[in-house]
Amino acid sequence: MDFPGEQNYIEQLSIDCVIFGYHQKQLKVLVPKLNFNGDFYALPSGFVIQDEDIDAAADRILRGRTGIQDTYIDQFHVFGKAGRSNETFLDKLLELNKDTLGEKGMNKKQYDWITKRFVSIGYYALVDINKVIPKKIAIDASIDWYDVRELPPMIMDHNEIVAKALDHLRINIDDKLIAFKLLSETFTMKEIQELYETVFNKPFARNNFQKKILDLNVLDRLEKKFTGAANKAPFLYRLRG
Amino acid sequence: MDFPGEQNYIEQLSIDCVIFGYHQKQLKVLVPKLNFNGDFYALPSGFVIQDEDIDAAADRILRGRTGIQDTYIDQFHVFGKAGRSNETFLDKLLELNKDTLGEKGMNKKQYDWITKRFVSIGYYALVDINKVIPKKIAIDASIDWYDVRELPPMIMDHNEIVAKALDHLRINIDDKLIAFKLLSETFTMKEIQELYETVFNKPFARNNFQKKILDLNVLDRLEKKFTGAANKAPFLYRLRG
DNA sequence: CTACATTATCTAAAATCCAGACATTAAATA
DNA sequence: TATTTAATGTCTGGATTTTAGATAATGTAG
Repeated sequence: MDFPGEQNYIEQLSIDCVIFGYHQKQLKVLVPKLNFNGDFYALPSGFVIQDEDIDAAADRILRGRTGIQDTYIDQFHVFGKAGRSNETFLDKLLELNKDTLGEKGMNKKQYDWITKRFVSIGYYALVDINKVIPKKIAIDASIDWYDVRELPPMIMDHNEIVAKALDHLRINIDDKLIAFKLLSETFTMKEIQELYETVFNKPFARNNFQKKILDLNVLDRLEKKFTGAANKAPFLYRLRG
Repeated sequence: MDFPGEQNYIEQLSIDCVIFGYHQKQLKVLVPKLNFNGDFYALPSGFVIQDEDIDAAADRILRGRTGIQDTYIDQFHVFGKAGRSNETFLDKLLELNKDTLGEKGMNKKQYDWITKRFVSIGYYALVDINKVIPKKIAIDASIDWYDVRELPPMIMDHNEIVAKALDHLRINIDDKLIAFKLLSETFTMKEIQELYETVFNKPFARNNFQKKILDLNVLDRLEKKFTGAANKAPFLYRLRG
């Protein structure tokens, strides 16, 4: 969550980013915690500057929290229920932080701006978790990766937003060849399979899975990866192009 | 295109509707023409009222132009390029209609409101073309069905919006069983097949197509349809449920 | 060198897809 | 009324794809 500063933002329009990473058989989402009393978790969000493409705004938000650019990011749904507002959460936050913030914690103009009903465009991004150094912005207490199945309760409808993002990830994973964006540049077949098994929460047959992936014809087979384990070394692969 | 009246709309946010119908082997889109000098065609559009769900806003716009409700309508993409504004088109319209409208044709406040950069949520609807009585609103000169392949040049990026809507129609037609929304309540297998052939612009094999559709297990077979033609009468089908 | 664990590939069976052939039927025609 | 015509409805065998199991290969430990 950001506050309108001197920037000239479009009013009542926000962008929420679901940033997916993958590590040790867990699909993870990057979730900041707000730097206030009370456990307020909120997806990385922001607003659209007047002369900025919405896609550029999403990139900017992603970059601001991860340092990552040029990765896969796509809009997937607009959340626009009538009552969709920061007011409830913000009032609770202000109530719990009277001592440090004073009665309002911000001027009335800011308060009115931020508590209006908001329409939010959901974007989801897939990043190589090893390349991300989660970056706190001013308002954050921390920013951490959570298993998508064990997310903290977040403000507003942010938990629903993640659920919907996961739906879209599953729908698009094959069509758009985006799974590989979650892995390092080189990876083994087993790693891809484990990623799929994590995303779909079900096992795949190893023999046929390998065939399916290789038949996509988008991977280059590289040298073998010697792990020191007492077994055959697997090949490394890399997304071609 | 609508103008902000006494209604309290969200600023810089619009909804554009691509309303698909089907008639005589043609996939059609409902396009109003504006009631001004100059050939201005614009998709049915509108704004979101402050206390209104965005889906409800889309329904309202659809209903206003077609009288239809309770049909399939879904958001499919947000169009939000930085330069996306009514200004160019509106200036041209005002220039061509100086005599009737005066210099501006509206007050400065309205002009400034409407010519700001807009983010637009694209919705597409599928309707039974026989149930629609296209309804002009104040600003329309006419509202007609156009073959999706022979649309007039429309204002702004509206032609692109239709192209993207067609992409989504093709992607979702099987998954969401939405094709039938374009037909009357009862229809023959041939009609479904022709609809598919029109949507995908390619032929399907009759024998296998019938099997595929029946295997969906969502149709009830009704009585036969006697057309008076010198051949076997086809069965009528209806979407179950 | 052998055992073990894991990876890579092959193959046969099953399921699905596809193209053509065949059977049916409502109305026109003779 | 029998025949013809044009379309619909169904079946079948071959091709292709998917699935499950079996087999081969290989890096390290013992």
